[in-house]
Amino acid sequence: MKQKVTLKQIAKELDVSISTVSKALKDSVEISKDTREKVKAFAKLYNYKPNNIALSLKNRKTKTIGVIIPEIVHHFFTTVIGGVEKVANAKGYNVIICSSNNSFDKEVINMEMLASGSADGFIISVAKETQQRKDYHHIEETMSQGMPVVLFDRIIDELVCDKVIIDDAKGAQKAVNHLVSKGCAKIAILSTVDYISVGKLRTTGYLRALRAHDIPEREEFILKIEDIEHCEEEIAAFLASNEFDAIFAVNELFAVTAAKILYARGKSIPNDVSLIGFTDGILSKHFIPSLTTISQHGEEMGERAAKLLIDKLEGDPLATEEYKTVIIDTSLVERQSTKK
Amino acid sequence: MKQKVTLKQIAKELDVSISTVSKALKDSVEISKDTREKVKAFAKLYNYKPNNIALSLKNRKTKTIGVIIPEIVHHFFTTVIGGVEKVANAKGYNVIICSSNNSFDKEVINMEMLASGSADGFIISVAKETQQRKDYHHIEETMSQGMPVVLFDRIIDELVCDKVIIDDAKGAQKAVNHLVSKGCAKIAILSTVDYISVGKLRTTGYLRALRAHDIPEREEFILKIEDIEHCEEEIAAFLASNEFDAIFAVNELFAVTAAKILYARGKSIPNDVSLIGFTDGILSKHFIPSLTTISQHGEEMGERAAKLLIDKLEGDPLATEEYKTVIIDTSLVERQSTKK
DNA sequence: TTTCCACACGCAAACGTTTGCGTTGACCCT
DNA sequence: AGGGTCAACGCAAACGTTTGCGTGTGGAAA
Repeated sequence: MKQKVTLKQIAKELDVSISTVSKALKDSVEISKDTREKVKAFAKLYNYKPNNIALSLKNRKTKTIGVIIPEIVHHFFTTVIGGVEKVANAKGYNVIICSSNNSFDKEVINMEMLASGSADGFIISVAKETQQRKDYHHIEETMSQGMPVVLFDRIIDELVCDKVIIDDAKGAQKAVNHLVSKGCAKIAILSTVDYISVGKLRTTGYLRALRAHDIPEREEFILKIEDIEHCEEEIAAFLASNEFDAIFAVNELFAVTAAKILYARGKSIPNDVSLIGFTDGILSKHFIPSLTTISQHGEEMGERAAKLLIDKLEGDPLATEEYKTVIIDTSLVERQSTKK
Repeated sequence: MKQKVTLKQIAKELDVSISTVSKALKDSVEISKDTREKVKAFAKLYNYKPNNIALSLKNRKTKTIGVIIPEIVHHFFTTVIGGVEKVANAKGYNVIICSSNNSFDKEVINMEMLASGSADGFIISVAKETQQRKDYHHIEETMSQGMPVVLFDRIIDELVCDKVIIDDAKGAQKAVNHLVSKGCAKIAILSTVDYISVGKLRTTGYLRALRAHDIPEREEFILKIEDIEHCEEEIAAFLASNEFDAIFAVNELFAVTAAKILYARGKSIPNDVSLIGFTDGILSKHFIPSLTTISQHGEEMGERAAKLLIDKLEGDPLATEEYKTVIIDTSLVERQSTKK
């Protein structure tokens, strides 16, 4: 078990000083060509790699980006991470991913952990609990210590920082417009409770689209689901309560759950009921029928977020005291679950 | 922008030495009660948090586990990560996740990066390319430097280290047995090319089950798919070439793709053809009909892997020179895609 | 008054780097 | 021979911790 070789060991072995070794490896003109080559050969032989920890300590930066997401087992978030990694790696940054599991406490712990030396900046989508409690002290504290933060997807309006979002309302509007253009009029929405920002916004877009087409909005056509784990019962009861010719679901799970219930009642999609989802994930693509959906372009979100963060990280700290909110365009992916 | 406060600053402010501050915060009896309380109050006020980087450098350990997986956008791997995080966090470890994107080079880079100071040990499922090239020098090197490695799922037999796997062959056998018990005899397998270890093993299990039931194995009933991205054409041609009464797919994607093709040809699942998959993911659960499948218990794999690694990390380095291979039991999750 | 012992604290080294500056020694010029 | 120059290298500080050991002060016992 050969331990990692350090500058000190090389220096001792070659009978020179540590600084000579360090300079030789950096091709400093201060060191003679002879020595430089000798040192380099030796370093190669022993597979010398500078110790990142020591470098971080010295440089006061880690060259790593901390990403905190509510759930790791979630297709949308992982695509975002993919985007973050892509640009981060290209710029020489590493990416550390932590999941908060939608727990406020774990979000705080992870954040403090990463903030105390492990990351230079953060890309975050906040936990459900955090949105509920409206307690953002951990994020504010991190920012006040000079570490940039970029929020995405589930953002917090009150926080002054860079943000990457989609126009949820507009996306929802697109979805409903599409349904209307296919002749649907009795359009239901399967949404979440209002404290989830995206659920609220998508409901807003739904209502806006209805108004734009002079379709009366009806309270009974709106379902706000609290307990996502047990959404099936809620959706079943809701769908039994009224006749709909179209359903707009704010996520994949609600969409396929609705589909299941409709099938069980002998309905056909899209002939009897059109169905449209939000988030273009695995389910939408492979479901039968494949689901028309609003794509959030997760990877692009990740890329933009990483770019924003790195700009802040590398920019002149004084000149960059302005914050941007990037809005990624959603797009309608038309598939088989809506009428032609 | 108040910068992070260090021991030095507290010391200066309180006009004591750095060591006094450090000891006071650790409740050392060396320091008078007065001073201890003063220091602690000050530290709380300024929200002092020890710098992890400095600690890592001093202690020569980082208390973080590096996880390297082939794809981040993959349900099975993320469930494994969930398990790893669960036990790692419970034991005070952090988890850094990097994806190799199935690229050998990126796997090496990530590994070297994490090995040079960022992680104490590794949990890895190797990239497809790595399995092809059979080049494991990066892993061997890391181990020879004294950093423990735990391999899971896509493991490497030649490497001497801890491993967590499922009995792929046995799992496949379970699947085929189930099909046979439901009266199926013309059973096809949708597998991957042989250099993917799990594909090969599952094929082995398939053959073993057939033999055990005296069902002749037929070359034409086996499809080995090379290009996963474009599996649809291959599967379509394969399914047209013969009549099957059951299909065993080694992953979810192959299963739902087959289902799609069968539907398009007017076949019913499970009445005309029974379908069984591998990996109990989102798709299997929400597909219509929901898919009978072999669950790999990803979360448990992650938990076991993390436990093995932490044992090595914290154990007496001499006494732990033995390596275990943990085999997680697979289980059959019976749903609607196979006959009752 | 001297001696001794706690108590309370500071010094300094160590972890592995980087880098400005000081220090050698050889050689050349006058 | 003395002074100067320059190439080649080492010293030391710094990043933020921890910790063994040394040290100074005070009071009490003899």
